[in-house]
Amino acid sequence: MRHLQDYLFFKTIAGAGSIRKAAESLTISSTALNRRLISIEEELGVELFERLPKGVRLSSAGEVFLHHVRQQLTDIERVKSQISDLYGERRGHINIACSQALLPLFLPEHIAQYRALHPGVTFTVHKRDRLMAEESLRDMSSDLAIVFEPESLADFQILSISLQPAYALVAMDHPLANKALIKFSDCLQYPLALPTDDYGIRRILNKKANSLTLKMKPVIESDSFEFLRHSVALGECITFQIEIGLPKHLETMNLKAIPLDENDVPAGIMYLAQLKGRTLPVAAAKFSQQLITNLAVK
Amino acid sequence: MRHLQDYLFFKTIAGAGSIRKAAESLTISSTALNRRLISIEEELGVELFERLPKGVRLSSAGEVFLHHVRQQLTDIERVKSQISDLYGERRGHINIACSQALLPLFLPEHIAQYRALHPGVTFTVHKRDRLMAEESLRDMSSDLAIVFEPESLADFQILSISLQPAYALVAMDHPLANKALIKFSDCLQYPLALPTDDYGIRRILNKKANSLTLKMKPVIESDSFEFLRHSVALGECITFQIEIGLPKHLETMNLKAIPLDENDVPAGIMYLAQLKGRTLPVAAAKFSQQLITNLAVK
DNA sequence: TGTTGGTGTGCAAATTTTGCATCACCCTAG
DNA sequence: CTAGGGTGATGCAAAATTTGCACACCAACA
Repeated sequence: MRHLQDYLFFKTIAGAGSIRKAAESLTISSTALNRRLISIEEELGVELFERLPKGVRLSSAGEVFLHHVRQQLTDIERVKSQISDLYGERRGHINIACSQALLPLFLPEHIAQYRALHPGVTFTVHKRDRLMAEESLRDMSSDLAIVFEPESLADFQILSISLQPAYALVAMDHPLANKALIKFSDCLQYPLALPTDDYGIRRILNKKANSLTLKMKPVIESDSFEFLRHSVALGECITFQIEIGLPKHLETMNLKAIPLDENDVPAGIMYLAQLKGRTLPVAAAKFSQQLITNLAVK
Repeated sequence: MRHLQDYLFFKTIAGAGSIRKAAESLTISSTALNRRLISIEEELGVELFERLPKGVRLSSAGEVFLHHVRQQLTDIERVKSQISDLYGERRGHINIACSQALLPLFLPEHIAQYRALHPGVTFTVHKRDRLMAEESLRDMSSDLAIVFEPESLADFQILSISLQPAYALVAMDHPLANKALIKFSDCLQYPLALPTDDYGIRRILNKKANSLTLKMKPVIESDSFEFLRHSVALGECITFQIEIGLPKHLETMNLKAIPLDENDVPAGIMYLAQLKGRTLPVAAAKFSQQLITNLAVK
């Protein structure tokens, strides 16, 4: 089907910002690519790109068309997966954008569970922060997003939500290690190892600190929870994580997780969402079903 | 639509039920068409049609694909209209499915009003009964449906509703002609000229008659309101119509319209609707806006 | 002012699409 | 049982389209 190739070509040009570069990555000559672009433009009766000395840039018409193209390219995949679903085999590919907290335990487990039933389905998982997750749904590079405390819900169609209480993470021999429940203020006398502002858990802590008219001065700050955990395990620092993001076998890592009093620091909300108005491929729809039921029983 | 030719070809084959017939109406040789079909099937890895001795029939995979194709073919039109809208010109084509009652006055007026503002927009209006209107939204042959008392609302996304009281239509010299308001029972002593069961107004009257455990025996029955009106004008028959369907200049046709008491025969509901979940072309969206505001002030 | 990195175009070669003739098949009518 | 009129599939040569090279052209920049 010729037009799908045209769509792919167009999308590549838009991404590369130059016909020649796009041609190279498509292993086609730039002149052939150029002419196909022109023929698309002729058909639409509009210039899709502004021709600049340094390349091409999408015109406003091009942006409208790009949106259509992205939708088509994902739609045809959905149709294929619907068709193969008719014949019993569940095939397909699922793209997921998610917060860091899902990576260590939650997603690997659920993907393994799903793949046990449907080995024909493959996955791509992207870590996307609270802002980019929505964007990746919008440009169709992801089918599902699982985000803790997202920046906005504008283009989300929410499939499920889950409350996520915050935990403090300390070394096993830390003075707080034996408590069953702690308050945020208990932690302030110890050095803090905090995730950066990109993370939802940090936002929640910031909010709490603000309400106490107090500014947190972390001794360590990082966008890697792995790094934070190791730092905590070796010293008297405290870090924080949401429930779903706690790794297994904390003891062997010399760590202890202590829940924060929910009356003190309220639980955050984790959303499972898709793009508003879109029909998901069969595989993605079924997988989201599995997630929803598993999140519900919790 | 040079680039979506494959889709058009496929759709035509599906409609014709035979490759050769489709080829003829596409003015292409059957063998070329056959091969293009095969190449689509190869690309999808599925047989889209069952080959029968007397032609071809859609397989279940083919039906899924057909739905996709129809959506594509209308989607690309929407994209084109969005693009030309960017450049100020409002172009495009609007397909409307509507009940008979809209044809004499309502739609012509509103289309004229819209075209005065946007001469680049063209219209196709199909009379569709209460069942077919929904179907024509579903298969994308219509963008908007305006239906009085539809059979079902399953795939409708309702944009606006309007209450439509029933009127009795009689000759100017009819005994009832001078009344300002009448009851259904007043009409029963006169011969009735009724529309067929396909029409919503007939359903409403049937319901009323049922509640009186009475069976109407029309002396004239027709699916043409024009015919019914002329029959009424010439004799002592009575027919019925909803408010919006009353033609102008009743007097010159020797007719008088008398409202039925709404406590006796309740008003029916007219719906303006689009297909659930679909994004309308710009022109259709704007036109529906106009209808909505005009229906609201009424 | 020359160089660099980009798009657009003429033309011949390569590739793809097309249509004719023909096959194999199935159903129905005689 | 055969003949005839449908159907889709296929081999092959002609037609049409797409491709890539060479080169023109243009704007920015050193």
